[in-house]
Amino acid sequence: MSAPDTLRDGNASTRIADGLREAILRGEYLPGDRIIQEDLSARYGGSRIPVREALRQLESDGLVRLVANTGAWVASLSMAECSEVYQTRERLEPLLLRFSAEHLTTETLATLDRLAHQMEDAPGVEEFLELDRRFHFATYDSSHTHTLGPLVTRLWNTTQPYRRAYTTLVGSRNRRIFHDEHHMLVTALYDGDLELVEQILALHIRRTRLHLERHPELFDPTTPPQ
Amino acid sequence: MSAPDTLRDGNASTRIADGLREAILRGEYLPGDRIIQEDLSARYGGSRIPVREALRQLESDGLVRLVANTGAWVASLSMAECSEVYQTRERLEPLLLRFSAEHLTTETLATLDRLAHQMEDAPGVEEFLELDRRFHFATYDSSHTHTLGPLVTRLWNTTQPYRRAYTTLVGSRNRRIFHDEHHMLVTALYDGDLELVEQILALHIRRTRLHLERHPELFDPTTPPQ
DNA sequence: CTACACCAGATTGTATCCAATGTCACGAAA
DNA sequence: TTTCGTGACATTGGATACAATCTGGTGTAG
Repeated sequence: MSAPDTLRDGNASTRIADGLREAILRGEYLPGDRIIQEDLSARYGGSRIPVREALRQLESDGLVRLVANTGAWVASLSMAECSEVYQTRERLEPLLLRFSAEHLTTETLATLDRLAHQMEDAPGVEEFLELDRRFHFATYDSSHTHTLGPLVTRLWNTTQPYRRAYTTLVGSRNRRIFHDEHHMLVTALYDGDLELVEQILALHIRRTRLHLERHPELFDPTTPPQ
Repeated sequence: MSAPDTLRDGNASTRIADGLREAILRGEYLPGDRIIQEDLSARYGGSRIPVREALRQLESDGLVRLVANTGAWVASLSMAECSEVYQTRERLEPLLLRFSAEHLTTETLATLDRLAHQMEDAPGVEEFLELDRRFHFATYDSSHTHTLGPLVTRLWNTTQPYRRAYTTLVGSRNRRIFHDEHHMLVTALYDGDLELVEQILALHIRRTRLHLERHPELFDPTTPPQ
């Protein structure tokens, strides 16, 4: 999560893929934006070869859409697709959290409590999104999973632009219940009540989905071809 | 599923990725096998450039493991990882099936019934695996999903070698309950009892996982680094 | 006999060049 | 005015060539 941005892997493809992924998650590119290979070569240095490999990687990650002989675009979701991802998360993240909850230390629990309180004072959209992500991933960090963790990260990544748009749109209204759910989650984790933990998280994700579904204007209206 | 193998997309990367994926799923390559870029170039024609893009794609799909400046291997799972994927499937596939069940036609139901019976007479391991896959994906085909369907396909793909190994190992013993579960699923689909449908499928996947966990010798003993 | 340094061969990573394809603006005909 | 064809340009796809890196075996010192 907090890995350095500079050549952490030997090859340029990985570096470019990581860089572009972060840029998309930061909102520097928006869904539907065209991606020109040459531009990325210039931005990250090197030729187009590693850029193309990075684009393939991000395509499989669901962040980029490639059309043969035509080009690459930042992936965009219809409301139905975003809702689908949220329903997927609603089933998966409680499982991941269950794995993690078994190994949570009191230090981590204290961190979670601190993050949940910090969020309430988050001044802007970016801080709020960042703290929310850090909170949830901190709850997952103790799961010793090799596949489910990365999978959940993927689901978060593909929906990130829409969380940002929604958060920006509604401002800080109606966040009370959101924070309450976080506190409830921390309490349930303290108590070690795994059933309750799962239920709270599922409801938390579900409620967020229902709120998103009230704003169809945030999403790609077209049903993507194929 | 039954798409032609020949250049169905304009570019070579996709063709090679599809070809190699199918080869891995057929068991032509085994988990842990080294993959040499030059060999794939020769096999599928062309230079190493599209081969490399295909490998990146399959890496994100979880079928290939890449190490910088070193090489590529067919991905292998430890028992813990495989179990994790099965527990993920246990949560996701009932949801996908619920989406699909709403749109199932009587023709599809008849096909499902036929497939479930055909499986009982499957002569060999390959036929059994093929029919099992076709059965389950036929139940999912009517879901109008854009992300969950492909995700489930990925989970099936990464665990395919271990299903093959297990099926080969135990022969046709103990398959009765397996077939019974399929028939129960078809009946519940006929009745439109979505709750029951979800429960049967979850139990079906869960029982398979528990059986797999009785055979640690099938899996990669090493905990993969990082 | 073991441990370590080192070198040759094999393999991967990247740049440059060229071919193939798609896009878009322009102009002619209906 | 609208529609369709055409051509130049922009962009992507791929092959070859070369640089960088790793692996595995050999020889030497301890």
